[in-house]
Amino acid sequence: MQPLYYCIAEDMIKRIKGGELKPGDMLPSESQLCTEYSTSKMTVRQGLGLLARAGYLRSVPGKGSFVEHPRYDMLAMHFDEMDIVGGYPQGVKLLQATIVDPKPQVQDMLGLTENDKVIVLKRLLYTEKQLAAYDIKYMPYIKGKPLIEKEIQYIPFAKMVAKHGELFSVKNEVTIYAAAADQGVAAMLETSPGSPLLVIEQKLLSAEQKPIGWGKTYCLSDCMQLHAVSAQFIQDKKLLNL
Amino acid sequence: MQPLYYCIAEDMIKRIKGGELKPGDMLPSESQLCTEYSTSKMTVRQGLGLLARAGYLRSVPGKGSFVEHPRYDMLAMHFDEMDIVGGYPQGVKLLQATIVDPKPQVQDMLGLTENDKVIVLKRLLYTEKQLAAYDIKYMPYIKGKPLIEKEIQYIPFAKMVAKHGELFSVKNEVTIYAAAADQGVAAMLETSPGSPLLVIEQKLLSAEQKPIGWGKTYCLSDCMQLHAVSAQFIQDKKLLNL
DNA sequence: TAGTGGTCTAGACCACCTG
DNA sequence: AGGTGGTCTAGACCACTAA
Repeated sequence: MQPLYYCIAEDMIKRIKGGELKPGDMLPSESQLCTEYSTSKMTVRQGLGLLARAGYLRSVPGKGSFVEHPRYDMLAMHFDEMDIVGGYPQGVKLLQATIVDPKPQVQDMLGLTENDKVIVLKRLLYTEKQLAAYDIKYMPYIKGKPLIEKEIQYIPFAKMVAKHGELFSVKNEVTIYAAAADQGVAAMLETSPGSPLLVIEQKLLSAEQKPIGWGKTYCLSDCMQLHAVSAQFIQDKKLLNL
Repeated sequence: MQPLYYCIAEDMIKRIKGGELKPGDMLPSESQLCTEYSTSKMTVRQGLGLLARAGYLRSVPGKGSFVEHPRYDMLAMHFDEMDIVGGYPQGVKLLQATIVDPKPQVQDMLGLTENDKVIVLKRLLYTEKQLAAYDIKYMPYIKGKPLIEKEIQYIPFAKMVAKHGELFSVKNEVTIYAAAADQGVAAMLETSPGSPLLVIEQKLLSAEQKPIGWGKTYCLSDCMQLHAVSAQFIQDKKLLNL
């Protein structure tokens, strides 16, 4: 037996998806629903809360609750560069993990000054023995903090940054694009210059919007796909079990 | 003055981000929090509900509420092929919008039989006069349904499908990869075969998991980037105003 | 002024888990 | 048996909006 607040939410979804309630329409007021379902306000609100969070309605104080069309242009995607590899530790080859003076581009990206140093991490990622991606990451080097652990090559970027610098990275900005392989990357990936690559650029920011990590993953085009699904679908499942 | 339940949520977040409560730790029980904040259970639960939905904690019936690390590998992304164009109707050139017998590949993708027909839509997308992408979409043709409206070339795919077929597409599966332009696409995009493209493949599914739309967008690599951000960041903003 | 949503109370009962 | 979270009640007061 499902709880009453959940039934109310389901009923409303049915009315919306069935076309009985159209976007812009006002739902029955909370007090109406209370009498309709012979229940109390908190229970009704718990039900409507589900729909509101899933994006099916918007409540306006003093006016009412109104139907909205859920959005299908918001996508949810999972990305962890370590997922490329087929099972841990086999799939990663650590090429470099050192402290260096950053190139101007990196210095700029991380908002550093002349004397700051960065940790650079270069890795090759494999899918079941097949070379799939060349990964390069930069983090500001913090004096006195322990640098490198045994497993550093296997942990995802956000966690890596967390271990060295800030405890939490609050924002992960990802840019995805296609590009032709240049001389250097092509050599790393054992392919020919000009071949198409999927490039995934990551920028981690602290709570104060300070850059605390930056890097790129160059993926061979035939080894790597990103999959996304409408965020609405995720929310429907999580919040409403539809 | 912010509501009490919101203060409770903020306090807990502080304890978590401050390291006082670590992942796996049990939060004070609801009754403890009731006395701590001199409030009633529903108010405490309203506060904890915020954190639970944002992924900071998980409640286990009979045991307690436990701290979880928020995930930074879940990304949120906005994608609407119409967003490529710089301002509506200028940026789209409709090449074709007809009813055809589908090729086997399309037939397969849409789960159709021999006699079914599909609507095919081919378009070029421009960013301020510059050619950016070649877009091709397929939808099952439903007899008797009105086919094409004046604005069909400008509305996003999900809405387009909604107008012709099912009222709601519930799931939008998107695949992103890089590829070299083949002869045909290269000609469309006025580029040379082999040049790198960002390919965005969309598959729309009905509530019954039936495919109701499929298509690809071939983007010139220097015109198109996708941007994503950690979903956690979105949720923190939406649910907690952090 | 009457209706709306937003917050909150002080209880209740239940199912679940642990000792 | 005692503690936990999950559901629910029957009210209350508030701020807001509209007529």
